[in-house]
Amino acid sequence: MIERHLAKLRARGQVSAEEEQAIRSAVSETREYAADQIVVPAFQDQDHSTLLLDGFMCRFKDMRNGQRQITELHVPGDFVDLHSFTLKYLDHEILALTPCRAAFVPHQNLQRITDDFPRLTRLYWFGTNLDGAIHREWEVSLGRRSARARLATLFSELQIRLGIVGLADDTGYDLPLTQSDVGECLGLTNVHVNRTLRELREDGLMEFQSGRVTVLDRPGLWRAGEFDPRYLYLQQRTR
Amino acid sequence: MIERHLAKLRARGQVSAEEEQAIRSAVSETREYAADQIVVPAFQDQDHSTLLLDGFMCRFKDMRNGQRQITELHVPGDFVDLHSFTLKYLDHEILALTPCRAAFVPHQNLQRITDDFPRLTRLYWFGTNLDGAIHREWEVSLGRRSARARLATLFSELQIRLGIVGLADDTGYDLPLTQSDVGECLGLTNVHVNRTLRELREDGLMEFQSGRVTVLDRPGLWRAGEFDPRYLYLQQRTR
DNA sequence: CGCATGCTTGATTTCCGTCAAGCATAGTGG
DNA sequence: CCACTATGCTTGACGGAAATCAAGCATGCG
Repeated sequence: MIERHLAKLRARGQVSAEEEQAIRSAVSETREYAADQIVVPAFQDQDHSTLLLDGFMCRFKDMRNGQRQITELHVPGDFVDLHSFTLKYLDHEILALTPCRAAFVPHQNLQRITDDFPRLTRLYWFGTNLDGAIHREWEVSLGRRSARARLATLFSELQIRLGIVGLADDTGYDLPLTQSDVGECLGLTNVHVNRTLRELREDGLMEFQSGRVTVLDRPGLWRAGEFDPRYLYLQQRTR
Repeated sequence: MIERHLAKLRARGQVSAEEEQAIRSAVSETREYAADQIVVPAFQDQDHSTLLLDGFMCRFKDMRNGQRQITELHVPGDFVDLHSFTLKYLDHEILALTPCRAAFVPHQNLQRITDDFPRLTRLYWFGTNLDGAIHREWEVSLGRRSARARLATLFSELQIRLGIVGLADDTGYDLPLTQSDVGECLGLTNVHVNRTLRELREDGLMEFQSGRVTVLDRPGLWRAGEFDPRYLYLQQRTR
């Protein structure tokens, strides 16, 4: 059930059998979410964190005029709101973009992990810092990159993150999002996302059609986005 | 020496006398930095973290065309690269924007804290999560807000963060940065920053001249930026 | 079949970037 | 003490990337 989560952890650090057992016993119930359902509301105290097992979720912040900015996409295996353990409430919503399945981990159980397993605690701390690194890369996209480069970076990032949990290969991956969703990640309108996707397709770099991303020229796509995967911390180390 | 750091911690959580002692004894040497000096280079393994005591630093990422995006500003009391403790290397540079003084904390000493002080560990974990929350708010600015709103948000954020460590009051604060620095935070050119600052000045909201920010109408400034300080987590709670 | 949702393309507008030049200030050195 | 220079601020003219507005098309579902 939490195999993808363990795969994500073990891609960056070590997890002993004892620690794995601690994680497994920390999980309580499992829930299903419909597409467009709010999973964690903003500004309300939380007593548990949520482990995404299946589907795609996002973090987003609303603006008064109805626009929204998605600040991170989440893939299966991600602890979507682990930061609520120390923050207590979230400064943003968590939304299911597609039908999702997720597991609850009560903060009480996380507290026990931090009391008894310092190394695992540091690995989870690393996890939230990795979210921070992704935020920073998105800041660069939003602040300085062209629409073309933003798209190239986003789809390159997802290929790696989904690959770690076995949901992407060299040819591409399933991504059941709309062009509007992508626009809300990148600070672009759906119209401009559409035009720019056509450009990338015509240049033979990638396609994004009917919920599937096809990567035609990975090096070319990386170049188009000035993509450097080091911000994803892809080495197994002692954290 | 680390009074501002303790003030920042205690604004959000509790620090016992014993924990305070652990922090104090974790600090090793102190260093000075000149303006424009790199404090922590990107992509190089670190064996210590850096506590900013005086001056302003920033995190930034370079682009191939020479542009840079500042992803966060740091004020005295901030642990500018606490995340290197679990990340091992940083995905960005840390730069002194003004002459600075900073203290070193070897990762070995942080390791001891995480082994012996779970509550303090969670408070430091909170600290890096707070950086993440600031990143998210900046993503909203960079992705969706007008130049005017971006400036209003940034200067409002700094007034609060500097106020916590006694470096800002209701009238304003010293901020010895250039208009180009501000532009690199907000994804704007120095030219457009200049024009927009004039607008905010003419509207009687704020001034930014010769290294000093004067807040003339705080509610108006907050409104102009749709500023909501809850993302700064300004309550003292058990973390 | 009818409707909703999302994709696609064109025409026009706007915010901000680029380029350029002048000005102010402060620090330097003859 | 006063050129001289560097750095940063200010303003104007022009250009461009993406937004907005609008309409038609494709797809899927009840």
